[in-house]
Amino acid sequence: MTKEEVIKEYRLREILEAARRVMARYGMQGTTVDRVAEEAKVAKGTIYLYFDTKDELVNTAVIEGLREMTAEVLASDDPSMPPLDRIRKLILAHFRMLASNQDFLKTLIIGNSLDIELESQHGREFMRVYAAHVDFVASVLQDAIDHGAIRRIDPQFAAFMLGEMLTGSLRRRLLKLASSPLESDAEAVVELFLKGIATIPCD
Amino acid sequence: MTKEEVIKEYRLREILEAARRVMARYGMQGTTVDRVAEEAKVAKGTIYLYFDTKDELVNTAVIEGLREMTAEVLASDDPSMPPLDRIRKLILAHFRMLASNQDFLKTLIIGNSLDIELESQHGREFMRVYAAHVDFVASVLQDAIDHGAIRRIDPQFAAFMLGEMLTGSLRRRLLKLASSPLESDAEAVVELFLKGIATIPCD
DNA sequence: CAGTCAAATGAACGTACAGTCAGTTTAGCC
DNA sequence: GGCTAAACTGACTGTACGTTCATTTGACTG
Repeated sequence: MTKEEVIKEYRLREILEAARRVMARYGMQGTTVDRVAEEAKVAKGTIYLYFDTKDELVNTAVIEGLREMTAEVLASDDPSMPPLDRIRKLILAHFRMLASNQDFLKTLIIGNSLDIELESQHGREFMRVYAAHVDFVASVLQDAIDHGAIRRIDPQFAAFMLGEMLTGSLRRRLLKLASSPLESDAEAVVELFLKGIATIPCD
Repeated sequence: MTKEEVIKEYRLREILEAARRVMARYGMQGTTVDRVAEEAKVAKGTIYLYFDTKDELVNTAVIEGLREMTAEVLASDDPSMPPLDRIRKLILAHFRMLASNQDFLKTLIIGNSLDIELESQHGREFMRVYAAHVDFVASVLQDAIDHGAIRRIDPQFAAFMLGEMLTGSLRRRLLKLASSPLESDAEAVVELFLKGIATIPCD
């Protein structure tokens, strides 16, 4: 990589991070190119040297953010652990990730959210990253099924629902329907996901 | 109610329904006052006889929609049923409601969503309706706990998570991560919510 | 039918903001 | 230092859209 490419890469990151900060602060509606430029300490025109349209800027920022977050969770996985412990650890890793990206996720999870058209280039890219993560979680569940650690459930379905519970936990905080720190939900989600609400304890 | 009031009420409904149709078709971003006026077959100015701002129009349309949907579910409840059957029926009622409001909910659940500021008048109103519904579901769960039909779990937490699984089911369809009809998820959610993924069946 | 008035209309206005581009700065090179 | 090209700037442009208001419509009254 040449020196220029390094600088270009650096600028790109700066702008994308600025965009995410602006989204977190002003919401999707309030995210203007002017604000991103100000936040990134570059002129408006500079942004258009790196992105063709505002849409491309915003969507790229979101997709990159998603990519980084899923990578973080993936990195914490340890396939050699006993299946149930591995699932528990996976859930905790998700919670850590959610907690440290609250501000950014707020824009995606409540209120003014994304405007990606599913059938567009960006929409497909977004779904690729998202689906890959669900697939990964599903594979962990499949592994647990193969080991007889959990019952035979559709792993894709369960993985998706787990994801909904996780983002749901964050949403509940952000909507002020719960006030204790996010982390304290982790065990409750583990319990609910593993055992449901049924009476008889199933260990 | 006088004749004029009836007409006013009718116009109001027309405009709000038009607004929801436009939201469903064009998304939040693409919902303009011009489009709503065209859809409602009134002049742009007429809208401003009923609403002070576009924000009020949109937020009122959303809140009314939410109110109608939650009322629908509430109406289907039968407190005299055995607790577990009651919960199952409640979940199925939610699925029916979700299925018949897919187009409108799409705008709230994926992509271009709501822009209600939580600390505003509309935000509080929205949260009131939403929280009331969660409270209702929680009360059904509390009832089941009192009857010893399910284990002692925080009913508010469980009610919220159930809601997340339900909207999650719809989201999964809308994101094309599942293709079978929405209704077929109903049983899977009942199962997962009641029993979790644990190995030992708990009936 | 003329007169009254609230309801409705849609052309016009103002503004916010995405996108452009002529001019300026910076960096590399001889 | 002078030359060149690329990077950067920010004032400017065009437009989409929320909001206003002078005018028109039509229902009702006497």
